[in-house]
Amino acid sequence: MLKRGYNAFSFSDISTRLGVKNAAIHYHYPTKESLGIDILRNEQARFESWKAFGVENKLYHEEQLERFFQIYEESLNLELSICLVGSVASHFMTVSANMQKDLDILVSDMLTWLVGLIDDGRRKQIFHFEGSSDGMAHSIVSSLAGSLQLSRVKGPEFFQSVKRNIRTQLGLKNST
Amino acid sequence: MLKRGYNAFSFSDISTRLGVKNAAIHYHYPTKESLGIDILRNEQARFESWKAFGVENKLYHEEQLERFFQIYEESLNLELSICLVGSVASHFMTVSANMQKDLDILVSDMLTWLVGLIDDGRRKQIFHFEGSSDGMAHSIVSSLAGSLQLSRVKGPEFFQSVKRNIRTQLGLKNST
DNA sequence: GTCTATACCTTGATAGAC
DNA sequence: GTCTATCAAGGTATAGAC
Repeated sequence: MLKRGYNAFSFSDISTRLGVKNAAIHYHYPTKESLGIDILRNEQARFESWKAFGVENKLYHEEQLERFFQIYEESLNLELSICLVGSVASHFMTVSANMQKDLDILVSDMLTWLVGLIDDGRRKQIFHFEGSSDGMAHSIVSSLAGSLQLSRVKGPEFFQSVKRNIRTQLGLKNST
Repeated sequence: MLKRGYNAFSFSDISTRLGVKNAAIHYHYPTKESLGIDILRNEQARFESWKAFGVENKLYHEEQLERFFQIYEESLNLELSICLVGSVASHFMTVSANMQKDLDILVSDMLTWLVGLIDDGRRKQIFHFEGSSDGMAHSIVSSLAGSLQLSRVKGPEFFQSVKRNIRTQLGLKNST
């Protein structure tokens, strides 16, 4: 799904890699949509525990930001090119209403979290920047998702270059 | 192609809208790949004349930047959700080597242009920011492409929010 | 839970009439 | 240049045996 996109990936992609037959997948997921929705909800659940980890360990703002970078960097290292959100969002209008709804929930959740981190960090004088916290958070998410895709074309160094720029624009050092 | 992605769009999508039959398309484009490549080269040519216009009219740096925003804003208004580059880049590894090459040319061309604008604008004290011009330019392109996709999920105001943030981070007023 | 077998559809592509 | 007709391949999905 990450590699080919929701529309273009097939049951065979899964069944052949698992060494089973096509029908075996249908036992677990009656329709393709049900599979797509489950993947989205799974990602949503992963993000919830990801957030919980940060709270439990009382991580600093900068650590949280670096962890957020890592979410995207994992995709980059897996050579999957893009995050799940970007994969579905890029062809949003072609997926079912149910998938749109679940993607909306996931995206909103991530945005809310990041806006909170950025805004709180600024009030605590950890981040320094002009403009609105909303705009900055939206820009960060967009540039991470976008650079992941462009890194497929221009190489992984492209992503690193964007990451450094984000740190700089937040008034952080780049030694991290 | 913009709406469904290269892998998922079909000859029927085109022929039905044109009111012709499938075979008619094959007369002009023997293979799907030849069609994809032509679309990429067409976009490349459009960008060349787009650049030429700016040179001929000796546009200011800020005007050039706003025109660059407009490239993406057009896609947003057409409700196509994403730019051509992002559409193909998001599933880069599934397209043919020839398409990868042409996309690389297009992306590199756009990046070179924007890096030049940003760097020159900073030396002339029109843009003000910390960090490298490369990183800033890469971030701008990434955030525009990414926000276009996320705007499908969160609405067009999301893109505007990112646009304002870019202006702010370049030390520009947002009255433009 | 997985298999075989199958139904039905869409896809990219080709041949030949007009 | 477009049409009809047709093709092989691959897609989602289902039924029933094991």
